[in-house]
Order: sequence, then C-alpha cells, then structure tokens
Amino acid sequence: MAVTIKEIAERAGVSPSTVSRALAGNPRISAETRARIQRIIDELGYHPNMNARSLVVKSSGTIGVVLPRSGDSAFLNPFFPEVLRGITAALEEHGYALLLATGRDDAVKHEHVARMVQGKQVDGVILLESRADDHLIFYLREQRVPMVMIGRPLLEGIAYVDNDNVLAGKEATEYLLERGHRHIAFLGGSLAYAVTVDRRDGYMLAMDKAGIAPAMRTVLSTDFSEEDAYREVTDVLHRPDRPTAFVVADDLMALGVIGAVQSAGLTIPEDVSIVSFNNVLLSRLTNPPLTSVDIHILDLGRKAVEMLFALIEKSSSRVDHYTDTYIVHTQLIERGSVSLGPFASGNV
Amino acid sequence: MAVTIKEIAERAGVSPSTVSRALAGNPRISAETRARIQRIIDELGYHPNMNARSLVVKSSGTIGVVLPRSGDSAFLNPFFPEVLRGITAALEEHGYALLLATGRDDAVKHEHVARMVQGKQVDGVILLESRADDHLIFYLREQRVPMVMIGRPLLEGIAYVDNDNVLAGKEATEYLLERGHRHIAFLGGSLAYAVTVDRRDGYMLAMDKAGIAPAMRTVLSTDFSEEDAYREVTDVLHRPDRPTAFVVADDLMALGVIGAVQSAGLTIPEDVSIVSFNNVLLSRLTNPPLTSVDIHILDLGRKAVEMLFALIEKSSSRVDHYTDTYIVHTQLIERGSVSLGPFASGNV
DNA sequence: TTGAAAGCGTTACCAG
DNA sequence: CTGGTAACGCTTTCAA
Repeated sequence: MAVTIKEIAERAGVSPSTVSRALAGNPRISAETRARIQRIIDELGYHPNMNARSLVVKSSGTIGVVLPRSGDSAFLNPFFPEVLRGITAALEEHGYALLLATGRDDAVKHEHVARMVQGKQVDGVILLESRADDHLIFYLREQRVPMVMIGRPLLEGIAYVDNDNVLAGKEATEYLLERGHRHIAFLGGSLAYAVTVDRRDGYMLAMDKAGIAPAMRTVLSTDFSEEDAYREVTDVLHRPDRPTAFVVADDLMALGVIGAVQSAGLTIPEDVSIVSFNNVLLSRLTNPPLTSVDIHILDLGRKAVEMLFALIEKSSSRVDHYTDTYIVHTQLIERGSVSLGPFASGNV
Repeated sequence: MAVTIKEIAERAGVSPSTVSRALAGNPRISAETRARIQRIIDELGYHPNMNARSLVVKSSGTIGVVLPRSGDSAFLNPFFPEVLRGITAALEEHGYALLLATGRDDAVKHEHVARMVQGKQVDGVILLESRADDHLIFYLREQRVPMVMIGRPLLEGIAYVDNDNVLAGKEATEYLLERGHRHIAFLGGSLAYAVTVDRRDGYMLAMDKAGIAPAMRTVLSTDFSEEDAYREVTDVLHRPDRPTAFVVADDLMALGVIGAVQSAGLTIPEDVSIVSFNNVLLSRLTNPPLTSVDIHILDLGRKAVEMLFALIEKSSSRVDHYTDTYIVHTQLIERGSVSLGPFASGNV
C-alpha cells in the first residue's frame, strides 16, 4: 500500500483535513504544523493519489491530444512530432500532463476519446485533425468538452489555431507565376481535409488573378504520403503537356514528387520547379533542397494549448460557447527547387 | 453532471451493483437485465468515471512514457517519434492509453514522474533514456513500479530492450576496415549514455582486432545534435592527419558531419566515408545518402510494451523482481556514403 | 441472480 | 486554526 494522507496525518498528530489544507497551501494554518507536516511528507516521499483527488475536484491536470488516423501512421509525418514539441513545451509551463489518444480506425479512436473525456481523465482536448466527416467533433461539442483544433474545422463554433492557408497557397503559387511559370499543378492530400481545400483555393485564386486558363491548371489530390504522391505525379509527368511547376501541400509528398520527377528522367529545378509546405527538417536535406512555406508548426502547438487553457478557464466560470481563432503567419523559405519558367520576363 | 452508474441503475430499475456487474461482463446475471442495462447505457452514452474506477481496482489502464531531456528537444531527433510509433501501436492492441512525461530539467521531470507513479495514474513505465546519473531509475526501482527501459541501463536488475550496440559498432567499423580504411574516427553522443559507450566499445574492439595503432584512433563525443557534431568534426578535419572515415552514432549527428566535411571543401565519399546509426528517414535523403545501421526502432518500441505487460502481470501475482532482456537485431544498410579507403585491397 | 453496505483516498463544508 | 463528516463514482464482499 502506498502512503496516504491519513498516514501522514497520524504521524503528524493532526487530522487528514489539516494535511489536505497544508498540501493545498491554505493560509489558515499555523506555520509550525505546516512545517511539521511538510517534513513528514518529504520524509515519506508522499504524493497524493491523483484518482482520488480528481474524483472530488473536477480537474485531472491533464489534457488529451487526439492524433489523426492511428498513432502508427501519424508519426510518419514530421509534422506531428513537431506540434507535439510545441504542445508539450507549453503544457510543461502549466504543470499539465499529456494523454495521447490514437486508434487504428475511427471507431476505436472514438471509443478511446470517449473514455478519456467521459472518464474524466482530461480537462480538455486538442484535436490534430480536421476532416470533414469526423464524428468526433460533434461528439466533443455535444459533451461540451473544452477543445481546440489545430487546423480549420469544417464546422462553425469551434476554437482553432491555423495558418491562413488560402493566403499561403496563393503566395506560393504567385511565387511561381512571378518566375515565369504558367502551367502549374497543385498536389494536395485528401479534399476531406481543410488544409488541402484551403491551399488549393489559394492556388486557384492566384491562377484566376493571373488569368491562367483552366486548361493550364491541374489539381491532384491523394493521400498524405510519399508513395501516393509519387504515383499521382508520375502519371501527370508523362502527359504531353506536363506542368513546369508544382505546388505541393506537404513536404513528405514533395519527396514523392522529387522521386517521380527524377524517375521520369527530368531534373529539378530545370525541368520542373517545386514549392511545398511545412518546412520540416527534410526540406533542406533533399536534392535539391526544397523551397517550402514555413507554417511555424511549433507555434501552432503552443498557441493551441494557450487557447485551450483560456477555454478551460471560461468553461469553469460557465461562460459557455466561447470560441476563438488564432492565425499564425507563414513565410516562404527559398531554397533550390525553383527556377525560372518558360514565361520569365527577366525582372523578378 | 455527467451520467453515473447510479442513474443508469435507476432507469433500469436495478441496483448500481448490478450495473457494475453488467459492465464487467460478470456471468452471474440474467440475459434480460443485462440487455436492458446495455440498452440504456448505449442510449445515454454512458462511460464510467475512470478516476473512481482506478481508485478501487488498482489499475489505471494507462502506461507512462518518460522522454529524455525536455519533450521539447527530444522530438527533435526522429528516433523518438519512431519509438512512439511502435509503442502506441502495441498499446492500442492492449486497449491501454499513454501518458507522456517530460520536464525541462531533471528536477521537474522527476516531479512529473513521481506524480504519475505515486498518483496511481499509470500501471507501468517505459523509460526512453539510459543515462548514468539518472536518479529516476533508482526511484522507480525503489517504488517497485513495473518498468522497462529502451536502451541498456547502467544498473543491474532492470528489464530492458536494446540492440547489441557493441556488436553493431564493431560491424560498422569492420565494414569500413574491410574497405581499406585505417584511420577511422568515432563520433558519439555523451558518454553518460550506454548507447554511446557500447558503440564506441564495438569500434575499439574492431580496431583492436585489426591491429590499428591507438594513434590512428579518434574518439569524439558531444551532444546528440547536428550543430555539436558539426563543430566537433570541423576541428578534426583540419588536422594534418585527418581520418578517412567516420563511424557516427546517430543519423542526426551524421548530418552535422556531412555539413562539416562539405564546408571543409571535401567530398563524401571520396575524401571521407561515413557510416552512421539508426537509419531514420533522413538517412536516405542526404547527399549522398547515408550508409546507416538500421536498429529497428519500431520493434524496440513494440517489444518494450510487450515486456512491460509481462512485468505488470507478474507484479500483480507478486513474483517480485522479475527482469528480462530482449535484443533486437541490427542491419547495416548500404547507401552512398562509403568508398574504398587508401588501403583497399581490391577484393571486398 | 440481485441488493445493501463498506471502502478506495481526497477535498470541502460546517462547527468549534 | 483545526477536526468531523459527507461526498465524489465506482467495485466488491456479504447476505439474501
């Protein structure tokens, strides 16, 4: 049996209530008893049973993070370790712990989340996925669990932190247009994700503005994986009118694009230019290094926990239905995957 | 207020005990009441309060994972997402959740771990770090918490899963020796880590066996980071008798080595060869791609949870002090960072 | 097959 | 400033 509050109360010759107060830093307690209690606590290395504590106060001191898909495939993309980095760093400052939720499929993940939410294991939740068809969001909203999403939700009334992905998509595309590319393709993940939709919309906006004919546009969408990107782009490259540049919504996918281009006997950036997104470590390692849009993943994570704590705060003072939004800025990092296109005017 | 067992008992016209039994799948209960109860549970979307449950049964259904250093810097190295990948996958199969422990310094991390262990939030712990001076291990052993380490502990009597790092270090070095290198340097992380020590020992063994004079050996040790590796190696490269090859204990460090070599105006593999460790994603992205020893990180993670569950099992049946060891094999993956050295015999 | 009651370790309210 | 008591939501004897 572990040492309990009762035991230390006995040794100190006081009641459990007093010990509890001492622990909580309650001021109405004599300095001497406080000291005596503290000494015994240190001596015995006492730590309160969090389950008992959480049972009575309504806080668990931990927040839940819901990974997309199964934890297995999620960690494949460097995006996730990076957000987690931001999240854990911020959580540390608040003395909060982090419970991870995964699940090989949506059903078991839902079960997992329900257990931690209704099981009162977490005070709030950060969602790392914004898919259109996600029941989880409805569920969490209905349960009135404080939550914030990383990435724009496809529903109203949910707090989130995100980049301005349509702006970022637009800028990435314009970057290519300014350098004389006209036939530019967009490659993104599934259109069920808001990120994909937004970046594509940005791409479309830029193409519209530049007056590029629909025939010169190509929108590809597939899984967020290197292999699928490879397959998809390989097809396109063998068309007679292949694009001279790609806007790719994810560095990992860009890896697939690089592979496809090189397998097709073409070279980057001479034959095809690429600008991608996320600017994770690997983008400076590829050959050539990728020009990529830095989305400040770390900040996404940090800000998400700040917002979550604000929500938890509010929800305990019953100011229901508080939602907020925070946009972290993006920045295109120039590297070596873009060259001048066939329509370059020479003055960029 | 969330829905409780009491409430569903009322609606079903039975006692809380009965509902509890139904939930637990207790066979001594009539099919009809069970069905009725189940219907109400589904209807109300009831989930038990895990804190209350954990308070009485002595299991929390979650295990703790202790990250090295602060979570912040840990996620910088691709090794950690990858173990986590293995761990979460295996945990999923057991229906267990995962609580992460970090801490910007050893003191707060210790506090964090103590809270989750003595606070009965976890049934066991996986340690992701094997440093010599780690008080945490003593603490956990004294608390008799089921635990397994990933990486060889520097103490006896602790269950762990690891690679045979001295063998792997030896093989990596021999690979270079066979290809005609004699002046081979070893670059590792801090010698407070067992990995570093073991791989270096393997290097020494190979050099001994090949009869290489101590003057031709160089052992470098620094932080597990790209920057430090860069700095350390830059020094060495400017010595008149620079090594023709490096055994580098980590892919991320190898990145720094590559940078240093190229900054010194030398080329890989012509001027200096590299074999590194871990074989994470980036090792095939560098230019040239890194010949690296695959340590099967995923298996390290999976196996660790298997062992942990075995331990938890044993500990509940009070067969104290059960320890075990599992070695996952390694495999050198040949890529483009090694060429023949000055003493190549031509017949490798 | 089911119910009543005790107990898990804390906190919080009410007295004193 | 401190103690007694109830309560948190669940499981588990012990009886029926």
